[in-house]
Parts: sequence; C-alpha cells; structure tokens
Amino acid sequence: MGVIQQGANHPETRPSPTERLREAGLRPTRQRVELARLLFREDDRHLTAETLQEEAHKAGVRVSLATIYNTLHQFTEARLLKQVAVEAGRSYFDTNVHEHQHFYLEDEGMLIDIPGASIEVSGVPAAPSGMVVDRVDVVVRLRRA
Amino acid sequence: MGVIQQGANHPETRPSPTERLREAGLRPTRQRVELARLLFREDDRHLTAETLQEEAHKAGVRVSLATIYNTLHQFTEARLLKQVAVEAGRSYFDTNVHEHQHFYLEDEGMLIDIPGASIEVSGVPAAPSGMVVDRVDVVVRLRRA
DNA sequence: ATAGCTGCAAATGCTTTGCAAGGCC
DNA sequence: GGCCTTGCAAAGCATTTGCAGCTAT
Repeated sequence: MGVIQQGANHPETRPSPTERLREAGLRPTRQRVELARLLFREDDRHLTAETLQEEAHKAGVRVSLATIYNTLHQFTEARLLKQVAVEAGRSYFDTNVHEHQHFYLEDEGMLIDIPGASIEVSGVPAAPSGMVVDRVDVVVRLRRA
Repeated sequence: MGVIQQGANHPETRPSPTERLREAGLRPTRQRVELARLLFREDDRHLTAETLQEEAHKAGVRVSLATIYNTLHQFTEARLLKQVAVEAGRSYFDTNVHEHQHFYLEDEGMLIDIPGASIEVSGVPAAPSGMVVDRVDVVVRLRRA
C-alpha cells in the first residue's frame, strides 16, 4: 500500500497562489489568489467557510461569504482541497489532499490529522458491482476523558 | 478485537416498542411508540428525519416533523439509535447501534452496512492526553464505476 | 470583446425552539 | 394533578442561487 509521506509543501517548493490556480485551471482572480494565499500558507489546515471568512477579515481581505463558499467548492473540485464530513451541518475543508485520516474533537468541533501512514484499514469488502471506491474516510472521535 | 456478530434482533427476541422505550427510560407516548415500531421493525436501517416522516405518513401515523427530530435525538441519547455523519447538511440515523461501518453511495446519498467484523482499523495512534476515543467511524465512499 | 467571476441579497434546506394544548403516570 | 410531550409556526444556521456589474485574458 502507498506509504505516502507527504511533507512536500516546504516554503521553497510551495507554488505561488497564482501558479497553483493556473495549474488547476482556475482563473487567478483577486479573491481566489488571496484566499489561496491564506489557505496554503501552512500545511494541513482544516477550515470551515466561517473560519476562512474570519481569517480573510483579519488579513484585511475583502471577500463575500458567497464567494468563499464558491471558492472552497471550486478548489475542492480542482483537488486543491478535500472536503471532510464529520458533523452534520458544518463542512470542513482540508488543505492536505493526500490520503490521511483524522481525529475529531467532538467537544470543540476540531479536526486533527492522524500522521500519514500510521492508520491502516483492512478487510474492506469489495465494492458492490458497478461501484468503485472513491475513498475511505476514518474519523476517530475523541471526547474529554 | 471484538468480533461481535450481532444478529440479535430476531422477531421473537425483539422487544416490543413499548418495552424498548421503558428500558430506555422514555415515556411510551403514542408518537414514540409508533415511531419505534416503524424504526425497529427491521434490522439495520438507515434513515433521515425526512425518510422517517415519509414512512410515518405512509403508515398513517400522525407525527409532526419537529417531534420526529426530537424523537430521533432522544433515541440517540438513549442509545437506541446511532447518528452517522457522512454528508454535511443531512443526518442519518442507524438502528444498528453496535460497532460496524458503512459504505456510502455518494450518487444516491445511501448508506449500506459493511458486514460486522470484516473491516479492521489498525495503527490508530493513542488519543492526545486528556482525551478518550469515543468511536472510530469508517466510511467507504462509493461512486458509479 | 467576452466568457468567466464576484457581491449582494434573497432563497433554500435542514434542524431547532417557544409556547400553548394535550397525554401519561 | 403535575410533569413530560407534542404540534405548530416561527426562528436559526449553514449553504446556495439569481442576477447585475466587474475583470482577466
């Protein structure tokens, strides 16, 4: 199985937001570039539309919530982000698009990466005929002891 | 690891809806009894509030949507149901409260049980200090081939 | 020039809540 | 009777959409 240790986003090798967008086939508009800069300034981030809006606001970036939602979905479609469902009613977006899994702190509504190759799922039955496995999501739900 | 093969809900051993509610410490009101009858008439069902409302309607059971939501949550609290999050924006409730995992048909928004002991997750790192594992959810997402 | 974006505000979809009336013990 | 439940309608969130104006190429 692919033991993919992906740290491949060091500041030096990290593409510029504009580059990233072009590679993904997205027109580098002001809003998209600024959101990309915020999103990808660090590895392995987990955010919601609301979180990102807050960050944009703090950074003095003018973007509407609608555009944030649109952008998050376009980025997901372009495989720049991965959408994670852990809680009905709120969508998390993960800047790490490689195969990895999560801890979910139920009390705080917070996601934490489970380091790359440590988790392994075995015994997944074959997909029903006519179906293919898109991905396997593992969420380890944690509560205060 | 617990190879729990749970088929323990045969018609003969299956408690009556009223019994079930009493055991759970819930007052057996008309609505709760009728919903329990619908929910537990078969094993391993996956439903949303909307699905259940439809079933209730077909069965000629008069219940408001608000009561359906309240009841689903009370049942979950009482461990008669398990809530499953696979998609932001819609909550699924599972009548199988034992440890088991799911296929999720993304195209149809449908959950299917993965047979009991077939799946196994290994290498889950220790929970961060002060935290305990509540449960491990595995969702195998499927798409049309 | 023009196809593609953005912002706003309104609409949507699911879920929760407030409160008066009703039902179980 | 008293407390728990229910139903309705209204409120609440997160998210999506319609459309006029703006922008990257």
